[in-house]
Amino acid sequence: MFDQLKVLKPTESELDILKILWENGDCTVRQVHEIFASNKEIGYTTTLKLMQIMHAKGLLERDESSKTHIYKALVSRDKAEKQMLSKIIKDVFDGSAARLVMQALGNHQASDAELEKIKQLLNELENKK
Amino acid sequence: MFDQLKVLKPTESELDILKILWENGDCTVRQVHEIFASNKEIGYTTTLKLMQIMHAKGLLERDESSKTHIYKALVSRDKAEKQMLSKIIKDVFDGSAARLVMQALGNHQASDAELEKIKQLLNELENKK
DNA sequence: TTGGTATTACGAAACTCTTCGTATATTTGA
DNA sequence: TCAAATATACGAAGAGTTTCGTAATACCAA
Repeated sequence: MFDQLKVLKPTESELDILKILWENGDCTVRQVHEIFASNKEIGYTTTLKLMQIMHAKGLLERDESSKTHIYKALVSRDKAEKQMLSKIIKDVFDGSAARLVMQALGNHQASDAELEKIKQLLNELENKK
Repeated sequence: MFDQLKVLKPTESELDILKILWENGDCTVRQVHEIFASNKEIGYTTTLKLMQIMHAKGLLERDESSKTHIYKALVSRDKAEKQMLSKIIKDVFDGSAARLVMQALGNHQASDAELEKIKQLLNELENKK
């Protein structure tokens, strides 16, 4: 209790970097930058600075045992997704997850297989009650 | 074509004000401020400035025919919700609405009635295909 | 060894968001 | 009428984000 990190609110750039780390595992600044720079015009020191700030904020940890530091996300993708979703549910959808779900289903494509998985999940939820 | 407003990205304060206008209809700055200030310590001129900036950005329009201007949201709640959801689906959930839905259902409470509505919606979606 | 390359650290500029003080104009009521 | 209250406009400060230049340091190869 009381030991939880403040709720995550990564900026857009920070989320970009987190996603790279989630997908690729621990990385050097150079590695993150190569991936980052393949989608976006950006300087190396910009990537470095972003990651240093994220480290200072406690979003990333780093292994400094060699000169070239290795960075690691300190928050899991799943946890980050949950928190960002909670925030939008609270801020935009009056706290109603169901309202968000219906808005999402009503306006965004989902494959039959995905819809089937969702139905399955709904059944499990009902059985639990 | 090409006549669409840029995608909405209201700041937190702007979203607060939009919600007040969506729920209460067109308002003066004073009216918005009273509601705003009941939840938050904030000065009148701050509310005014926010609304002026939103007007400049094209988020709000205003009737200036009398000295006390009347502000109106230029975007519907439904459209704003869709756009914000699209953004988070794209940025956080790899573009998969289904992944967002499952994360939301898996971790946030929804009542039986709501779950039932969602199932109904799913059935409608399947029939449409 | 030493000069080039890669890395981190630092700081500052530009931009946005939020906040509010002050100035100015309008309305109102005593 | 005219002072008080109310409204808008304007500008600026402070915080956070993004950007990058420059400096200092470490590494490596010829």
